[in-house]
Amino acid sequence: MKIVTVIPLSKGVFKDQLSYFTSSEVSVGSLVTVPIRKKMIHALVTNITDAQTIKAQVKSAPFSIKKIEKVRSSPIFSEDFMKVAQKTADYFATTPGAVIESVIPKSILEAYGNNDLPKTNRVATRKNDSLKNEPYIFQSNDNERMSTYKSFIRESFAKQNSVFFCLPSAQKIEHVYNMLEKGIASYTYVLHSKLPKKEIVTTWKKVLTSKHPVLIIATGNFLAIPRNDIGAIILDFENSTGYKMIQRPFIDYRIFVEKYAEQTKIKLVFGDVFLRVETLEREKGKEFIAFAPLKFRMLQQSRQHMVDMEKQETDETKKTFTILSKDLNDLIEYTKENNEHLLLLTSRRGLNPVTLCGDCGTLVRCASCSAPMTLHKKDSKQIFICHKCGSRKTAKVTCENCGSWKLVPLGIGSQLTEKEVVETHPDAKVFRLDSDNATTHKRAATIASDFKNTPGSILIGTEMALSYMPASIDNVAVVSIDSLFALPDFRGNERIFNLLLRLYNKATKNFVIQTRNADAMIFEYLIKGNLMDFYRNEIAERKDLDYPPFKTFIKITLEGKKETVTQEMKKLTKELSQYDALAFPAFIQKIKGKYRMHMLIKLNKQHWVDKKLLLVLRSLPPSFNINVDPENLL
DNA sequence: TATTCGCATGGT
DNA sequence: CCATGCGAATAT
Repeated sequence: MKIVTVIPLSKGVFKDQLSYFTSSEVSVGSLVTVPIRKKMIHALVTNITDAQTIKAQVKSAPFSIKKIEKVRSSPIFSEDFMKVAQKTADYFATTPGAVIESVIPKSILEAYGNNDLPKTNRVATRKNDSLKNEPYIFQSNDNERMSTYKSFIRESFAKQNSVFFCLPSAQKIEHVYNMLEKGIASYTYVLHSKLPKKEIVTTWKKVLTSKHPVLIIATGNFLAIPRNDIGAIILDFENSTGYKMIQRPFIDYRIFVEKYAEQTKIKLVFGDVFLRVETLEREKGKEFIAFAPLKFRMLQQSRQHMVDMEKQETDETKKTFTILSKDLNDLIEYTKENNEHLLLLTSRRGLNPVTLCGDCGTLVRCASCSAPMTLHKKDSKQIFICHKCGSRKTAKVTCENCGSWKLVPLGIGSQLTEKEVVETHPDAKVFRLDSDNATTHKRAATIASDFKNTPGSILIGTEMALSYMPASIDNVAVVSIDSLFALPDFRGNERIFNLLLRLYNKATKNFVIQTRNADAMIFEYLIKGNLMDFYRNEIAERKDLDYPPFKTFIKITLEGKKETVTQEMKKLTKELSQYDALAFPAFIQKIKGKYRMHMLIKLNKQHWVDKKLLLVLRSLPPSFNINVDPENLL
């Protein structure tokens, strides 16, 4: 009889370790099925002890140990892998089970459970001491990076090493596959969660059984693949927000791969046109080596032009609100006449992002979460939609504060832009792509390809549309981006800059930005292709304000009744008094009738992971959300 | 997280 | 007496 410690691989389980007994043959790393309450769940074996040796402990335990239902597979994961899962779990103050679940899809676990997949040799991760952990960064344009990767992959193959190419989204995978597969297609495998389950399992099987080294192009969700000859991980589009989970367990795949590469002593390459300022700063601290000289100057391939909308309005129309400047109208005409393409970006969907009372200035807010409501056009009627919680209300409302009917819609959304373009250019072929009309992946792809296949057409899209766009478009214009400046987000500047950079890189002929913030340095850096000065400026500001990467942020969120939340947060602040912990109400305080508060803990980078703090965080009830390295503090 | 427990309430 | 509901506790 053996006592077996397991990690539950189920979202609904909050304990990180549970004990069971069994008399069947098991080994560490095996997948088993265990009963928990009245359910059967998957679990991973982490420890095995003979029942005799801990008989006393078993007897005195406050619970009775249950029996393992079934041992479902021989070991899947290596010891190194389990260590990485534990280290990542510590970093994100979560459980190793949650980490493992994030790096392997459910369908694969099931398949292992049914013995549909080949057994792996558990000492299989490479233990080649001649390799050393070498984290690299690579900053250059897309074409140059991809061609460099291509030769790097060939070299790896020559050394009998496989390569894991990690990307932030399924759409990116298609694109990268097309650029890399030439000549190595038979050794290249693509894995992402948009593929049918069956295909995922067969591809996984093919990857594991290939005699030749392989190139795996996949999202982070597949990083656990136990191919024993992986010699390098390339993680590209490093500045993408897609690598950080926006839900529990808030894991960042970039951190996982760093720890993975370090533990298994393989090469790691972080690449992008413009890496995160955090990453660039770490290169200065010698945490990374430049894979090739970092490129901080972007070549201008299109004519670029900035329009100061405030000037436009005073010069031309005297206070009438302008959506499309003269330059932009000209560009639309030019696009039509020359049968080119034009992408118009707006930062918001709907007609107008905010509406305020013309008499007293009060915003029209959502009744259930108090976020500003956006005016939309739905079936020729206007309605307010809350972008935070999705609730709707009729547009026929008066001001909540003073009862006035004089409500003034403000700002520019995608629907408004569409309306304006159609009205001023009745003969233009106009498409719109935002999450209102492209509710599914397929629908979005259809709109994008219609745009691509219609010469002289114009596409109005939000940020979401960008990932469906081809690598280059003749003309690109930013209709409105100013609302993004209003968010009090410590990564806000970087986000806007990267968004503009991506747009700019797509434009081959003309690039136009309309803004009411014409003085913002960010535009100058962009137009000049000057990444270095943006970086310097941004990093100086981060240092000044004690922001990442100089500090590690831990954001703890609690929502519920206002009194209890305030009280609990106060208690926690006291408990964490030796740390720099500050509780504050959330930017949008009420969500679905619940009051929300955050606490921010700022730690010197070298102080995380702090064992004592980790213990406190892990002891918090699950109603507390813990987010290490949060994307924002909203 | 999801389920279950335990207590309070209320109707019969 | 049981049925119901809700918040708190807890999983081996």
